[in-house]
Amino acid sequence: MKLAAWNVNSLKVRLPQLLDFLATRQPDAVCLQETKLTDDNFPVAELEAAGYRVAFAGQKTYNGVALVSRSELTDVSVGIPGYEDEQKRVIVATVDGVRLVCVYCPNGQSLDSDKYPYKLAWFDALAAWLKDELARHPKLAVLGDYNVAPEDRDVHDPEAWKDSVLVSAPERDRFRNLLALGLQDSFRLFEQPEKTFSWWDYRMMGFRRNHGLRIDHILLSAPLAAACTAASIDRDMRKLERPSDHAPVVAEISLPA
DNA sequence: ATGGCGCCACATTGGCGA
Repeated sequence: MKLAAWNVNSLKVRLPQLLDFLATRQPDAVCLQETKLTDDNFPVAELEAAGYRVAFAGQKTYNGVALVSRSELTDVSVGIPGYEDEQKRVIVATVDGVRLVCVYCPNGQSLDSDKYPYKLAWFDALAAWLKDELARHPKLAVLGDYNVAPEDRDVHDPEAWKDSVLVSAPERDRFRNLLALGLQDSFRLFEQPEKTFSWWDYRMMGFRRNHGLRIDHILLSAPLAAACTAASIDRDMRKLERPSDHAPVVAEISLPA
């Protein structure tokens, strides 16, 4: 089972690239973030024509998440249960016996922004819910844009980024809280090239200079981590014309049929 | 010292992302 997560930064703009990604990489399921589409504008027909089923939760202008899967999506739900939030950041479904949680975690903007405490509280609500969800679904994956670079090796210039949003200690604590639930960072299950990132600033030739961060992750519960055979970041997608600022992250899992 | 790109919307500038 090949899983991917990709912050598309507008599905309207990136739909041709997504269709090409599905055709060439042949993932079984993809979790999308920042679709920036209301549900009435979601490209259902195009994705179904490509052989995929879809589940989505969008809003105007900002946020928006979706699941794209070859197999049927069952038990779909939107949002963190019991956590009131207008922002469409979570959608979850079961695919071939695997629970897929698609997340677009808040950015936080800056440490002195109102959005920063919202981010921390949001992560606390996510962790509390995932604890229950893991108990119900041992085979569980949490995929998406976490807006946290977990360690200094996930940052192109740790000194320059020190104590800023996306790397601050409270944010990294929240990420570690997710790991403490029994989830594992699939990327780190394998040896990886140094300075591998998943996001690069559009400005200042960020990609060419590899001025990036690794903030998109696929976390796996123990049974899935044990079955994980590969994990990578598809940085070729960042080389395309009109790219998203994020590259897809990928994990392959070998489950018994 | 600042902003630098890209996307969106009751648009021709500002909010937001990261």
